Amino acid sequence: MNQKLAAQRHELILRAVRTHGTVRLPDLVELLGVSAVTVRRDVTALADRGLVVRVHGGITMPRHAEPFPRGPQSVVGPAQTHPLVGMVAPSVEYYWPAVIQGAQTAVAAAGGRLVLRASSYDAIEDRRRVCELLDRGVQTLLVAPSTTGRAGVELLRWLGAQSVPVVLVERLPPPALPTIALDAAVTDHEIGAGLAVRHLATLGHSRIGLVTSRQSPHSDAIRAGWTTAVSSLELPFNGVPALDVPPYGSPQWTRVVDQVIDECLNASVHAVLVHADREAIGLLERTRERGVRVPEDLAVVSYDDEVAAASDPPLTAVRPQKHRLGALAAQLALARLADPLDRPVHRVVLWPTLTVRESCGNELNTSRGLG
Amino acid sequence: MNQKLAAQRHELILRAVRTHGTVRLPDLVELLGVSAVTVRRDVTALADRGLVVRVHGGITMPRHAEPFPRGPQSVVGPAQTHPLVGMVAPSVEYYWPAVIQGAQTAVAAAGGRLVLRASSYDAIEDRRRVCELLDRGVQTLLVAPSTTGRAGVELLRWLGAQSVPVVLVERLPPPALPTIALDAAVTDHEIGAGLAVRHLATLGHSRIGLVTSRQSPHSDAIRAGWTTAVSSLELPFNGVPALDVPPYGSPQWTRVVDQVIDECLNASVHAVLVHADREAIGLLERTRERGVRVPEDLAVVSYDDEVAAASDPPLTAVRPQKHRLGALAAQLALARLADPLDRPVHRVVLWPTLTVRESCGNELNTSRGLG
DNA sequence: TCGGTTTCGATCGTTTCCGATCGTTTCGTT
DNA sequence: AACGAAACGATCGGAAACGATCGAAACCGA
Repeated sequence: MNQKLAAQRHELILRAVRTHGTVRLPDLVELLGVSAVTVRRDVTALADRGLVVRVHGGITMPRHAEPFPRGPQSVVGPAQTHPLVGMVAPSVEYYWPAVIQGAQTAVAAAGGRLVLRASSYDAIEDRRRVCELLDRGVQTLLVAPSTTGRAGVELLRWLGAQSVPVVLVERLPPPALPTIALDAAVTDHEIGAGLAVRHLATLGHSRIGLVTSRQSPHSDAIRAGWTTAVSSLELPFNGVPALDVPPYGSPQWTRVVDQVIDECLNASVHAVLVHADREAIGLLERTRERGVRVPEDLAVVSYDDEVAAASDPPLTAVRPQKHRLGALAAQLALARLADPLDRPVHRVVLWPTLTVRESCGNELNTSRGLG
Repeated sequence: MNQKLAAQRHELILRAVRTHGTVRLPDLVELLGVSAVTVRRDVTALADRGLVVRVHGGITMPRHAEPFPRGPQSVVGPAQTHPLVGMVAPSVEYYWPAVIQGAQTAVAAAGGRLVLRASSYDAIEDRRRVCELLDRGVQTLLVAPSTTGRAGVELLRWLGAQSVPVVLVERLPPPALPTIALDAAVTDHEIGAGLAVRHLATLGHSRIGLVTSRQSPHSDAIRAGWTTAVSSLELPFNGVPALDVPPYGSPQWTRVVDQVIDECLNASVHAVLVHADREAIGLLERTRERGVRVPEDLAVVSYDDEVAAASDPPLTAVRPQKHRLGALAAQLALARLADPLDRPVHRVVLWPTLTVRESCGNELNTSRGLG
């Protein structure tokens, strides 16, 4: 163990500086068991990345500076004085609050005001809400409309013909309307599902199941991401359950979740990706009742990370960057408002991140104890 | 122990890295009982699939995200007073000057400085230029690398392993590396080609030809966009020329452009989309010499809009938003610099716009990004 | 049995990392 | 202000690791 990798040393240095605030260089020499010049090199490397700050004789934590001037905002023209931004979200109970907050902060930072209308995954109602906002005098719109079926296509066509700029949030025009010129900010849920699959594969699982929540607009993307990740990792499909379940709390719920657990156990599947925190937590409840241990018997990754941290055990979860997405959508709308003509269509895709907690039995925390 | 399949070795490697967090390569050699080069091969395979991360001398667990939120306040990087941004463009003669200017203005607006290195559509040279910039001390990089072939994949892998943030410009990771976590800003050239086809169709053309410039990295996308637009508009393919021509000025040029004109006239094709202004202008020259009238006998849309306005007659052209794209890429890089850890991967897609001039013979007004 | 393909290992030149040394700068004490 | 000690940066050389190429062995279908 005398010999350590550069990455290990960096990790240890970061940990030391995090716990102690400041670290003297000779202490690091002793801690790492390498020469002083090597420590200096490591420290300069970390300082170049901005992870620590060099001072004479040691290092300290980086001061949390203000974000970069003007942030990731686009090149915009003259600032609108007090833009009124409308937003139509399909729900305000799940997933969307963070998106709305993100939009809210971005609009407020621009000196504007956000007006929200809640809809309910229905194209007709979406359109009604948009009309209300237009009557209210909004200058631009963030919309997460229903895009399925004939009504969805019709709604998108109508949105694209509005005179105020419209930005789609977590929605893209369907293949039937590939060229409708609307800005959009979306999360790549396929990549997100792939992150989960890869994480489980790294932990040694080869048979990785999937549970998606019926009637969620993201289910298809998550299933697609799961499929491509499993096949690109050359993991087996046959016998691995990939179920579409009714939402948590519905009458058939207990029966279906029991079926999920049974199928996993029967097929030697010890890892599942579960779409939507609620369903994952429901699955955890049922495993507790039935004596199935998580993560020993079944590793679980949740998708959404709304309340995954508070479950028992805390769920490792894929986290769409909802707040950022909302902010980004608002910035797109404001930028379009400032430059409605020349500005080309922007389509921004954000990748989710993976937050590792305890529901997969990750030994990463314990393994570095004796550094 | 002596004889193992590759899959078994991979399994053992994953288990080792899982239990220890990091593994040195010689340890794996001893553990697996195979040669070092084989271990290296296995490790690169696993790293390509995103299951482990390669570091010099060994491997570590992939860090999808920070397991522990770091501090109550949003952690950001150092306050870069005067960020130094490097850029590698494959050419400074065509298309790229506008991109570079866009990046330049964005970096300057943030109080930083842009350092440019020109390369030449070659992965080896791209890498050398990047090294030069790193030696120069740049804190972040905008790169438009060559992504084709083995060398291209290798280059992308290397770019993804750099410690400074890298933003891809007009390039996306190839399908072989779908999960490499690099920000990117690209133009949707498929949409651009579709814009041209749709414009010509609106003007009454049903048989719409295509001329692409050989050895351009965008040719494939333009051809794909032309194909999908033609087929989704249910226009005919058969007999319609879709040629890949050598660049303007090459020895065969006159022969080939004559062939293009002949094929169009013979097949009753009175509209073509021509990739790259130079080739379109060359086509116009030849039509003048041969007495073919533009737009009466042949409507021409050019792709790129570098010098299309100055041709005779002025060319209707698809215009990638090069200046904006460069600015956007620079903003992505600066934002990543300010927040290197928590910020998710951003992929931004810009649509080109269509600038209507006289080479298609219509009297519509200039079309805009949004209708 | 044959030919093609895949997989693994040996070798070699190159790159990268690490430590020793030395001269210079910075800090703290008198 | 002067001094010494500590820290720092630069340079060099050895050792380890890396990538590329070639060749041998195993595998597989015909």
